[in-house]
Amino acid sequence: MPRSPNAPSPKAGPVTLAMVARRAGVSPQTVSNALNSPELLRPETLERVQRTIDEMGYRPHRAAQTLRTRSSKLIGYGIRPAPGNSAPVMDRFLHALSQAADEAGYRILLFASPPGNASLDGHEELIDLHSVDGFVLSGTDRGDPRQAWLTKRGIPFVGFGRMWSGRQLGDWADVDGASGTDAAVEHLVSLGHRRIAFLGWPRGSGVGDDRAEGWQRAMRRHGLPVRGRRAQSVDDTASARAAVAPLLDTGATAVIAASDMLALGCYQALRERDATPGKDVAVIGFDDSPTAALLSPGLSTVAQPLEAAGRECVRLLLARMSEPGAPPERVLLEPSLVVRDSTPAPGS
Amino acid sequence: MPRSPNAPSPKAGPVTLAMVARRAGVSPQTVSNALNSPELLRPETLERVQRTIDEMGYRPHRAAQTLRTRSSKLIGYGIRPAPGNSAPVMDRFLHALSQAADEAGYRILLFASPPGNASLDGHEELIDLHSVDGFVLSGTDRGDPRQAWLTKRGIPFVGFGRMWSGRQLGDWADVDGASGTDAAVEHLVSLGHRRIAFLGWPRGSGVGDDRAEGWQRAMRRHGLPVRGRRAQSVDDTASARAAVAPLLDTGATAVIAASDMLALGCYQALRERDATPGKDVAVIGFDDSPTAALLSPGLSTVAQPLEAAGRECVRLLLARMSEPGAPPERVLLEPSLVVRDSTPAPGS
DNA sequence: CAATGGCATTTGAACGTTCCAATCAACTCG
DNA sequence: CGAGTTGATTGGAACGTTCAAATGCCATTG
Repeated sequence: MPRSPNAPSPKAGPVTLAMVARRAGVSPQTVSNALNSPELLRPETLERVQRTIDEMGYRPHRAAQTLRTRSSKLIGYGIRPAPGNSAPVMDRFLHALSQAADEAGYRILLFASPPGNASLDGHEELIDLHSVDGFVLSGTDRGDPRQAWLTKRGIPFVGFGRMWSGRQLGDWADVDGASGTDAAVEHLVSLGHRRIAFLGWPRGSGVGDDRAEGWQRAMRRHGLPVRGRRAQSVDDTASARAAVAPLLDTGATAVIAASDMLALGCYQALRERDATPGKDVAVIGFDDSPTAALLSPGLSTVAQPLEAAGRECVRLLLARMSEPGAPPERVLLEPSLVVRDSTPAPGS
Repeated sequence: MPRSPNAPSPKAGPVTLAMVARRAGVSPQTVSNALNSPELLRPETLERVQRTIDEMGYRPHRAAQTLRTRSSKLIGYGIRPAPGNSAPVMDRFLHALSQAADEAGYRILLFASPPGNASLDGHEELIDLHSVDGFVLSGTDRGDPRQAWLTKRGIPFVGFGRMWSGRQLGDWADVDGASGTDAAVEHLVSLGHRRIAFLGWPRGSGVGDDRAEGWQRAMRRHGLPVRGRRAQSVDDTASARAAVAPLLDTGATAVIAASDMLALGCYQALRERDATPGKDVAVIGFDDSPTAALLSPGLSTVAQPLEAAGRECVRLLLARMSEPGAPPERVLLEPSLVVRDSTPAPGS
């Protein structure tokens, strides 16, 4: 029993391209063109088809598109539990990434990367099974087999974070940590500080060395000494508290820390010696973790532009997909100093 | 120019079911059955087909499966930036969820939920476009339009977290906060504490009230007074520090906090009055955020079983999918007390 | 006026899988 | 010994889309 071609389907089934076509009085291909190559249609026809699409609430079925075009509009992201207290950073980055992807008509497909191991199985599966169009890699701190592997297979990818060791492969977007600590020094100098110390992570971590570098170069630029003004600690407060002590002993009036966690250690060290952070000694952290705003005094800190990072990753990835042979593009994003209450003028 | 049926394809193209079939000398359908209903095949045939599949490295193309079966093996998850310092919790939950999904042959598809608004557009799109099989909802703290909407449309979903207001719809898995604070009281009582205070969030948040409840019931069980032993504060340390003062004034020897953030406020309040947390006064936090382990003294805290939560969410969702009409199932997971250095015996 | 070319649209096939019904051989049973 | 039953396998169609090529139309052109 054929039903009238224009009757709205009584049973709520998914609207297909063919249904739209019939109703608009054109062929399925024309409807497809209306969506993918509207310039091919006569304006009049285009308008009619588009109206019909809207009326019927038609949405193309992605699986069918994927099957035909071999592109899934999916971006793979290997999630792993963030080490230390960098979870807030990754959380916000992931959100930004997802949002930027959405706006470009893509979605993020997660897969659980085993914590330690940067295994490739997951990626392989994603490519074969889901026809993932590309990957965003994060935590590419150390030489990372994934990059070489993806390069060889010709799968587009973009890193969030530079590769600090080994040959640089492919595109990445990263936050310019050196610029962040440089700005921190500038801020402190403008307040009148001269004895500005740096509390960093043990050397050898690319990210940490980068942040130290910015402090050093800004100090040099201002003709301020760096000798004896630098200490290092792993990322926990107890250790930081101990490490920062000698810096305070030698009369530092300000401490720039490589992370908010380390900055919190400074707070504790100061309280231990009955000094008040943000009053007797200025402290600046890094990451603008949620905790920073909630500490008292509020911790001045270098905020990473995570929304921009997410956007850039998507942009670079899309560019790579459309032009696989283009030379790699690298983007360094400027972090911004968030000034709160922990950075007073010295001796005030 | 037809090429020998058994020659391994010279150009690396994707291996399809049909290729496997030809090589194994069976029909495509038989290969399909070997994967989906192996019990239909004669053991001998099954073995041969499976060997061929392995040899050729065949993987079924998900888009084709989705198109045919209308099931994508995808689970939607609306990611939103975690408020306060709960990012670590969500980060670990998401990882656990992804892992549990992987193990069940599913993957997590992210979409960016606008921060404030619990808009439905995203869900609708995910269903229509990607044929998402179901959703995991988190942050269902307040009455949530999504649940009613999904229920009406017959889309399977599971909540991570109870719905605290409004009618309970659907399945959920949640952490038994009351049980966590109850256990905290037990621990402190066993150490000899009697004057145990609770520092919570303002009343009205389901999660917070739940945690308060556990403290209260355990105190009552032990015949200990709760009057004047309870304070509330929003989730930041400055506010917590102020709020906890009256509790300390009235001689509490232990404080249980509704979050690690609040516990950190206690630490600060104690230091302010030259008392040592974990020595003069015991402190217990909630969430086992990464910070807790790094504080000094190490903060005893109630850890949420996030891996179990992820697993349960997947399990419940899968159960709902296979039996849409089954009565709702709710799972309360037991948190566990992580004892560190902040909980000594009183007066020790 | 037949041939040429450009434009708008249509036709037929294909992507890789699974559903449904059909086939075929080997057994069982009255 | 033929009809029915079971078990293993196959054939054809369909899911919804886009690709590549074909069609029809109209205006130009030699």
